[in-house]
Amino acid sequence: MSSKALFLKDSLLFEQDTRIERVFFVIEGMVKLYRLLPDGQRQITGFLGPGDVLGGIKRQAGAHCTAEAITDVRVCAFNRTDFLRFLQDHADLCFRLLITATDEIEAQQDHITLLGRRRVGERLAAFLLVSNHRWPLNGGINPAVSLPMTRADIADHLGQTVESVSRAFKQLRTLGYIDLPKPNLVILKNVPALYGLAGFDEMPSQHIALGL
Amino acid sequence: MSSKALFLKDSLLFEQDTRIERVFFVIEGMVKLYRLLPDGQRQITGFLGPGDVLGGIKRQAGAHCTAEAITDVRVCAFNRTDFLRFLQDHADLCFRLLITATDEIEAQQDHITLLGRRRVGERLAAFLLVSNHRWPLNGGINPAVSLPMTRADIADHLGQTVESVSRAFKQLRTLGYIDLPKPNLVILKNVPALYGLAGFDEMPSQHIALGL
DNA sequence: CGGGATGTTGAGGCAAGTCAATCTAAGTGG
DNA sequence: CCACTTAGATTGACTTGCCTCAACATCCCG
Repeated sequence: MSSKALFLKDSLLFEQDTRIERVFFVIEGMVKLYRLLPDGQRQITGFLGPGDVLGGIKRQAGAHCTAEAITDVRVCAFNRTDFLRFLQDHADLCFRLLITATDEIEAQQDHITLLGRRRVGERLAAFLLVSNHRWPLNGGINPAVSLPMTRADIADHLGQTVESVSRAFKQLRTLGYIDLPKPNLVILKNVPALYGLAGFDEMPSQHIALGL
Repeated sequence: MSSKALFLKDSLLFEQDTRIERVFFVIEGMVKLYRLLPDGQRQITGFLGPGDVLGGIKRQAGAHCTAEAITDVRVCAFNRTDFLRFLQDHADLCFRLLITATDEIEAQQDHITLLGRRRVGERLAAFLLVSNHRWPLNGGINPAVSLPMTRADIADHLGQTVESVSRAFKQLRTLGYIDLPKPNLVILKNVPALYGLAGFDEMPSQHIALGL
């Protein structure tokens, strides 16, 4: 029924405009989901990590976006058709997935708000806080964030250019809110200040992300 | 079990940071969903019309955003707790709602892409096409769009200012792509050109919107 | 015929984009 | 172990699309 699989860094779990025949549960590693536009631009709709679900849980089998491994990724895979058939007979699982989906909708509303109404520094602050919340390092003490994705990935997620993202990092460092010992490791030195900058009154509740 | 209700224009179906105790099915009229930020800014996450579902289908009863009637709105309302309990025992309905939710997630990914990677003119073109697709006038012949929402609403949906939206309308009219006999009635004179501008290769498939 | 809400238009400024150069770190092969 | 390559990240100079602010037009509803 289910099978384990390993996707190497930079390989595709599924690709935009092709059929998805499987449903994936991420066990380890990180995946980015993106849409490519006709003019070559890219929008990353989300990053998924351990515990998150992605793949063909939808009416049409056609993939709306591409899922690419940012690191080596271990997943548990199910056949799409089998999975959907199983779902229709098991109200409890179906209900839990529905809750997951509604959580995802709320998370996306947050991101829509971010893209529609925030400027570059605020977007990055929010991104760092959400990352720290979803994938905490050091068990939350001395909060730090590992960023396996590139600056280009972050830019395409936040709707900016690489240069703007880089300048935003510098600004946060200058303000003393963060430290950047390496480009892909961020130490959060002043979480309350980041909260204020991001415009968060509270952190969105923990949830399982759903990528389609 | 269920009851009909009428919400007058400008009244709230539910309000951000309060408990939602009902699930609504829109029968007639249009609703806007928005989030208010601490600094007073507003992001409209979506517009809902006949056939769409909104309300407390989620883990927490707390509303993430506000739902406000743009026109007089007739709805069918269910008690949230009853509805959720009913769902857990009926896999078929639960499954259909899950499909609705995944459709909504894809629609939101489109909007995220719009906000992240499109400029004013392209955003408006896309908005008009989607509106025409979801709420066609004249049965699709001689395509026209009714816009019961204000320019400020459109601006807050597309992540721009009122002025920019107004200028974008003017530009589309100057190009001969649309006509504006009244501010809230748009005649689509050149749909293919609008498609090109919006960066659509194809229109997203028809779906029931889900507002939370 | 006012008066308030909504929409349009214009002038000027600025945040972020563009283009281009430089720096850094991680491989890779001799 | 070191030169060379390359992808990624940073920084700087310049440009621009959109925002801001302000004035004006239009529509509605009493």
